[in-house]
Amino acid sequence: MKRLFSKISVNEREKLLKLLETNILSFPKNTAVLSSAKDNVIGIILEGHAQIIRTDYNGNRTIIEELDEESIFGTVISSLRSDEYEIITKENTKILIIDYSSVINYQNTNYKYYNQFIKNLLEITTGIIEEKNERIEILTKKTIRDKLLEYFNIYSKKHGTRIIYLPFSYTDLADYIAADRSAMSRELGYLKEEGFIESKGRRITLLYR
Amino acid sequence: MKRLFSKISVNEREKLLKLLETNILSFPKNTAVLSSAKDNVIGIILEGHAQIIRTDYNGNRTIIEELDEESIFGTVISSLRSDEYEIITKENTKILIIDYSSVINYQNTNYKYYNQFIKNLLEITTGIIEEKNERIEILTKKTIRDKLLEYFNIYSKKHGTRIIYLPFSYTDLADYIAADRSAMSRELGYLKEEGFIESKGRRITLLYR
DNA sequence: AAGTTGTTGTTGCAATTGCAACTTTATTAA
DNA sequence: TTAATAAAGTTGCAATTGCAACAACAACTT
Repeated sequence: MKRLFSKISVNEREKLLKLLETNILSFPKNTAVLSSAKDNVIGIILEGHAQIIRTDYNGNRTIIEELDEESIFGTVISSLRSDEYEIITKENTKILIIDYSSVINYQNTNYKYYNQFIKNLLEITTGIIEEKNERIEILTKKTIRDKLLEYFNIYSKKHGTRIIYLPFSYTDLADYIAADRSAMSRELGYLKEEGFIESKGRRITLLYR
Repeated sequence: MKRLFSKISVNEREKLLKLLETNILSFPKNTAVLSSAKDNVIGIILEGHAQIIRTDYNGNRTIIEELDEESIFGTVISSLRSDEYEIITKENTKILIIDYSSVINYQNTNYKYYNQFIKNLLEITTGIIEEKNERIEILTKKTIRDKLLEYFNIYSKKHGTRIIYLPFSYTDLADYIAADRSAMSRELGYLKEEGFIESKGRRITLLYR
């Protein structure tokens, strides 16, 4: 992930943050963050560790994302719909909040670091679009099998290998492709039976084509 | 949709395009554009009209997007996977192609219009992320009914009304939510039967809650 | 006006999937 | 090491969905 402050010195960064509407907030362990910040913001973890958690109407909680130091999150990026998503600190955590509209409305383009910052943001957003496109490509497949194969193909193309190391649990994979976990598990079984894949733990080997 | 050249004069725009790797290409009616441009590009329709067309493995062709004057498209934005997607002109069409890496790698941040251009791009990309998030929200629902209701809710919230005018055909809506058209049609029937919605042509009225 | 093409509605049927419930295996914490 | 918790595998069953095929209707073309 491209960094928000790439090519910006610590010194310039200080100045930059003074130009924008920002807040540095500290939260103790296991606290909900941003619960009331409904407006467009960019958040960056400065110190500590947090998680984006989704609670569905059944009360099931899933970890959507791990936020470590320098991780970026916020409404600009993921439309954290206030009612279902929460950001919970897992330790004492210091967070920098930047108001997005103050970023976009700031008009003086003379500061090099401000321009660089916008550029960094642009790189981050195009990267995110790419990720979202991939997920949409998968989600629009009509069967679990096709979703899985699309996931494998994207991974394989990206990493240039036919051995896949799942970056998360099967439970999370099921969430990612929007399928029932047990149904996905069954489908993975069929794929193995039919010789399309082999797997051991989170390592999956593609055998087809 | 925010414009790529907002707050940039025609004059500055000329200068800007000289800084970047750009091409202005003219295509006759019914021609495939960009078929070989696999690299990251931003395309803008200067004059004319084109469509993004997807052809699936069964040979079914769907219109993914209409591109009118000032429409923006390109790999940066939609990962047009080379084999399935084509851009076809519907009349004589003039297109501006900008190499994305030349945009991002250009280092001199003294030109106001260059900085403004980056800012415009940023606004466009954050808007696109929002759209993609909406679609993902819909696609991750497990039943057609839930997908439809999510679509309605997003539309309703965005437009502040409980009357929906579908911006495209039911066939396209089925594509958008990744459901079989006939199954969607059936589900819409049930929703009417059960009094959740009313509809006439492409006008749908929400009656619930 | 007749033909062509595209959209929408409908339905039977088979395949896929979600759900629930339970077991087994990993992983983490005490 | 054991207990506790989370992840993964399994299976029967019912509900949902995709598919195919066709009819009705609308829009466009010549």
